[in-house]
Amino acid sequence: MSHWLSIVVATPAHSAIAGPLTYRSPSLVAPGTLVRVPLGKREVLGVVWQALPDSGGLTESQARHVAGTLDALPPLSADWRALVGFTARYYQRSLGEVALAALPPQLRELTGIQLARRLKRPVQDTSYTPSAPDLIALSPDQTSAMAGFDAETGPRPRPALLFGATGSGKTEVYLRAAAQVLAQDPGAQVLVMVPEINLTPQLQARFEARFAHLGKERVVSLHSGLSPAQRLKSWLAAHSGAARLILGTRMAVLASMPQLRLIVVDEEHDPSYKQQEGARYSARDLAVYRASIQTDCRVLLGSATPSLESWQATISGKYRLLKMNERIGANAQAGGLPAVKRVDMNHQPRHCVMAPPLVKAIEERIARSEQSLIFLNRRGYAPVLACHDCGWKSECPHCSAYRVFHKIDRTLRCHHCGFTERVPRACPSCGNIDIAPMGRGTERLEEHLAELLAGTTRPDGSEVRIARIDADTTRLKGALESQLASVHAGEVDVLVGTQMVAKGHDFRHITLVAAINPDGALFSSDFRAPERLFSLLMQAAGRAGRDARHSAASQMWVQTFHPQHPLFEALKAHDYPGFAAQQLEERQAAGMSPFGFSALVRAEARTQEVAQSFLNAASSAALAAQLEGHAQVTAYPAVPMTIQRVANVERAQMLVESASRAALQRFLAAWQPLLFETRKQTDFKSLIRWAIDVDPLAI
DNA sequence: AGCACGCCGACT
DNA sequence: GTCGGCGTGCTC
Repeated sequence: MSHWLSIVVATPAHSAIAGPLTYRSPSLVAPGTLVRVPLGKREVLGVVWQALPDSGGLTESQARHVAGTLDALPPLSADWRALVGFTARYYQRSLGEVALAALPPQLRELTGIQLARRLKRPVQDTSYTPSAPDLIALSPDQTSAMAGFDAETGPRPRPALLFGATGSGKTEVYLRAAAQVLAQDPGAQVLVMVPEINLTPQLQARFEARFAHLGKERVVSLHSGLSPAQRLKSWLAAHSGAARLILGTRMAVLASMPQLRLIVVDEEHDPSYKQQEGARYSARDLAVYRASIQTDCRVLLGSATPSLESWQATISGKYRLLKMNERIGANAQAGGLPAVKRVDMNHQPRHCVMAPPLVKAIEERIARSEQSLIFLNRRGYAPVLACHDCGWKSECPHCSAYRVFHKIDRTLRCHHCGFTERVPRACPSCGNIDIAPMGRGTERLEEHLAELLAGTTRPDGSEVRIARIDADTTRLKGALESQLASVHAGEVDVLVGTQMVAKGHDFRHITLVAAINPDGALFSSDFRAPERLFSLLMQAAGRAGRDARHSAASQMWVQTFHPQHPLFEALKAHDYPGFAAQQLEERQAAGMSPFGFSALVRAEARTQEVAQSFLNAASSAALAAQLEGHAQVTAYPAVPMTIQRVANVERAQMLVESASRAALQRFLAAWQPLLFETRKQTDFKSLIRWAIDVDPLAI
C-alpha cells in the first residue's frame, strides 16, 4: 500500500508540467517536507505540497516513487506554503518555480544525511536583556512614531508607513520596533529588508552590535552576495528559528521564518524591491501580504519619498501614516534640509555643462574645505560617438542602442549586451578622422571639472582633488568601500558620481549637491520617471549637510531648462506630499497605478515580426475565447520594447490593463494556457521565450 | 528548466 | 570515419 503525494519541483510556468506532480511514497509524508524525487533522467529537490486521496487518474506505473526525504529539516509551514502559493498565482508562475527559488540553492545538492549533519548545532539561550543603546533618549518625532506604531493593536494590524526625511532617524525607529518585538516574545523573529545597494557590511555590523545581547548568530543576513554555504547557513538559521533578526534584500521575503512577527521595509519606494527576472515579484508587496496571512505579524514600511502606491494607501486608510518631520540635531529652518537652488539653463552660456554660478559655489566650498557632490546619472565618457561628416554613430551591432564611449580604455561599450570594441581611429563608415563624443557621462564630467577648477587651490595651497564613483570605478570588490572611505577621510574635494552615490551613503562634510542634467525624466514616456527623479533628488539632497554644523549652509543645486516645473517647485519646498498629490491626480486621470492595474507580456524572438505577431495572436485568441474577466480588461496591440533589440534578440511587449486587480488576475490566469497553446503554432516555433510581468515598474 | 535524442559540418 | 552544433520533445 503506498501513499499519493502532490509534490512541487522547479518546473517553469510555461511547460507541460507546470503544476504539482504526483508521486508515490511508502509512508505518509507531511506537507512542507523536502524530498528528492526522480524527474526524467535526474533526481531533483521537491516540496511535498499535500497528500492526495488517490492517484488522480495516474496509473501505478506513471507515478514514480519518492527517492528520499530530507526529514532532518522541519517541514515548511502552512503559512510559508500559502505565501509561495499566492506569489505563484499572483505573478503567474508555477508553484515549483517560486518554491524552489525561495530555497537556498545548496539545498538542492545536499542529501538527507549531509543535511542532518549540518543541523547538529547547539541552540543557545535566547533570553533578552536590554542593552545600552535602547536607553538612549529618542527625539520627539521618534517617540511619537513609536507610539503611533504601537497604537494599532488587534488581530489584523494595518501596515504602517514611516514617512521621514533622510536623517530624521528612521533607522532608530526600526531598531526600537524590532527590539520591542524581540523582547515581548522570546521566539519572535524580525525581518528587516533593505534595497540591494544599502546592504553593506557596515549596516549589518550596526544591527549585530545592537542585538549582540541576543547571542551570537542570532542576527543573520540573506542576500545574493553571500556564498552558497553562507546562504544555506543563514536560511537554516531562519527556518529553525535560531535567527531572531534577519537582515536581507528582496529575496529574504520568501525565506522560511516560522516565528515572524515584524517585517521592516526600509526605503520601501526603491525599485530594487521588484525582482527583474524569473518570478517578477515585488518584495515590498509580498511583505505586506505575508504579514497579512502570518499570525500576529506587523509591517513597517519606511521612506522619505514613499512610492505613490503606499502613499495613496495611507490616504485611503489602508495603511497608517507615521510622520517624522525634523532632521535630528538640525537647524530649525526647513527642518535642517539643504536649500534648493534651481539654475535656469536658458539663461546660462549656450552648451555649458556647468553653470558659472554653480562652478563659483563649488569653488567657495573648496576654499572652506567643504566637499561637493556632483551628480550625473550616466556613466562613461560620452553616451555616443559620432562622425560629423557622414552621420555615423556608435551603434551596437547587436542591440538597438548606442555604445558608450569610455575614454579611460578607449573603448566603445554596449551597456545592454556588454559588447566592447576599441574606439576606431577613423569613422568606420567614411574614414573621416574627425569623430567626436556627443553628450556627457561622469567620466567626461570629471575631466571637464578638472579643467574648470584647474586654477583653484585648496586653503593650504594644494591642488583640488576630484574623484569619481560609478559602476566603472567600483567594479572591483571592495573598491566602493575604499573610495567612500577616502571621501569620508576628506581626501576628496569634489565627488562626481551616478545615482550610486546618491543612495544611502552618509557624507558628513558635503555641503553642496548638484544635479547636472535631470530634465530627461520630466518628459519621459515612463510614467514613473518623475517619481523616481523626485526621490533621487530628495535622496541626493539628503546627502548634504547631515552634519549639524553645516546644515544651515548646505545647498542642493539643480540645473534645468524648466525651473518652473512643479517637480522642482515641490523639491524646493521639500514638499513630498505636494508632489505626490499632483502625481496622484495625473495617475488617477489616466487610470494608472495605484488607481489601475497592469501587466506586461513580453516576447523574444529572432525577428520583431514573430515576437509581435505571437503576442497579437495570443491576444486575439483571448478575445475569441471570451476569457474570464476580459470585459474589464484592455489588451493593447504589441509594440517593440524601448530597447527593441538586445544581443541580437528582438523584443516586443503587450500592455494589459484593468481598473480591477481581481479581473486582471482572473484574465491572466485564464490567458496563460492560451499563450502556451499559441506558442505551439508553427508560425511561432522560432519564438525564444515569453513571460508575464505583473505590476511592472516601467511600461 | 534540464536532459535526452537526432541529424549535418570540421577534425583526431 | 567521429566530436559536437543546437532544433524538438519529454519529464509525475
